[in-house]
Amino acid sequence: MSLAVLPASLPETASSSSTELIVRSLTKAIVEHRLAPGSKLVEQKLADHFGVSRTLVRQALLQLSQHQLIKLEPARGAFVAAPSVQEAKQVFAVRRMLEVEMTREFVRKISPAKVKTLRGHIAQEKEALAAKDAASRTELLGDFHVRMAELLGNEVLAQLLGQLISRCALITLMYQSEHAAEHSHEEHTRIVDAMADKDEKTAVALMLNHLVNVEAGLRFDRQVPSGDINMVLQRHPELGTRYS
Amino acid sequence: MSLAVLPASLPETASSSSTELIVRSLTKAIVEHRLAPGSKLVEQKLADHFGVSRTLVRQALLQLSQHQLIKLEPARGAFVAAPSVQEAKQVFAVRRMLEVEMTREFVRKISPAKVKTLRGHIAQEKEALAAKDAASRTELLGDFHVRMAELLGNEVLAQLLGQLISRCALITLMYQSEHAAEHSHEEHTRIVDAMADKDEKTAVALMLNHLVNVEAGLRFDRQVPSGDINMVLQRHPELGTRYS
DNA sequence: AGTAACGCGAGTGTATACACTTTGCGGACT
DNA sequence: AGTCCGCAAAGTGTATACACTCGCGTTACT
Repeated sequence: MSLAVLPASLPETASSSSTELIVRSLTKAIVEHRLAPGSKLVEQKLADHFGVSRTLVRQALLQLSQHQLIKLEPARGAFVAAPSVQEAKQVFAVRRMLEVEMTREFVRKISPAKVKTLRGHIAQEKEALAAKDAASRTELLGDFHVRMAELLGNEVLAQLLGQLISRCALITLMYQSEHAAEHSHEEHTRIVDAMADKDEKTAVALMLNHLVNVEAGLRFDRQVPSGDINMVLQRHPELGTRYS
Repeated sequence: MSLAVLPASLPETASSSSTELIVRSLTKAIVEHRLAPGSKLVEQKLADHFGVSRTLVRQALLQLSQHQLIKLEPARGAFVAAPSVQEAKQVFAVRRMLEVEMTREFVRKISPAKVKTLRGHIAQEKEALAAKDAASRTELLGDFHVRMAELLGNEVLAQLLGQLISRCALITLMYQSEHAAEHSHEEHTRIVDAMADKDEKTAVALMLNHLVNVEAGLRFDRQVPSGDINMVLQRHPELGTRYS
């Protein structure tokens, strides 16, 4: 999902890309729950880890806080966000608004190439499911929705959706069973089928149903333990050269 | 519109609030076109103006770039964004997706108190129209939509909408005639009337029509001249004390 | 005269220094 | 023993210093 936000979607008016690398790395760690909600992120530790100064780390943290992935408490520090049930429901409500209309639009503008792209994506999902890799599984399941937005050619929508999806990934990965993931995958398949048939009504209904299902599966009573920051983040090659 | 983004909408996980003050001030200046699209924002000049160091200015600029109000070009500087026609259309497309559904939802959850709040807001719009104050007029016309989201109780939606509306304000103020503004105001009135009657279909249709009208009025061929930064930003009281 | 290289000023990018706040611990007082 | 005060360590907030880049004007060469 970190990749959901970043690869093609963000126009990324970002500063010189080492900050961005830190944002990506942390986003990935948070969304994959390698950093548990509530964990404190100490600037100097991150700076040491990435081999940069606190300045860049602070920039990255500022961005993450705007993406609602961490919470910045004044003079106290940065903490991995722990979205409330209410917030999760609101995010899902917004997703329904956007994605139902997006599906409608998609059917109207459909082309064989687009269908092919989506089916390709679904094939990737299948692989990840088979590999039982929870992280990339969740990422791909989210990316499906972002792909749709991208194929529509609406970058604004794609970017927004990417952020929303990152945001609920923080929650969904908490609970999502392998079974639920497989369920999502099947639903994606059926949505694409309906769209390929230009059956707008069915496609919209399936998408709505899909989103309701994902939300309905939420459980808000799980705790994920997490290791130390230095264990949890992989090392990055060479971040020392300036003005790359 | 700057206020549209900030007052109640942003959860604003922001850093110590002087940065935020700078963000607000610049947002306002950009959205009101006191800073023309394309203008360069020099960090040291802004720092002097606000009486802080470049550090805080840079933080503010980073936030503005994420809100798409400025563009950061690596090693070259920050420039006020000049959204393309395409981008404007995409923003409006997303607004339609969100606001049509929002209107539907609003009718369902309607209460006399909510209607009263909106009518109060509309009264404010009327005043601004009478006063012929372009800036607060545009701000209030945008805020109407954010108010609806807030009354729905969906903060996520309200925040998103606030940003989208700031973003198109950059464009709309470029062209919007007084007549068009008055037109928007009337449409707001009729939307509220329909919602008060619990006439979902009509309300939704009116909202959709309203958004289409606003977009249809866009002209992308106007240039707004702008003065110097120091002339254009009002001075701010006391930004010197630390750890407010 | 035209053009290309050079150099310098303005400005950005990153690191570091320092001021202030928070917090937890230990000792003194009740 | 318990509570409160204060101090010290850890960490954040802001300013400043320095390194580097960009763009332009000047100059030297063709």
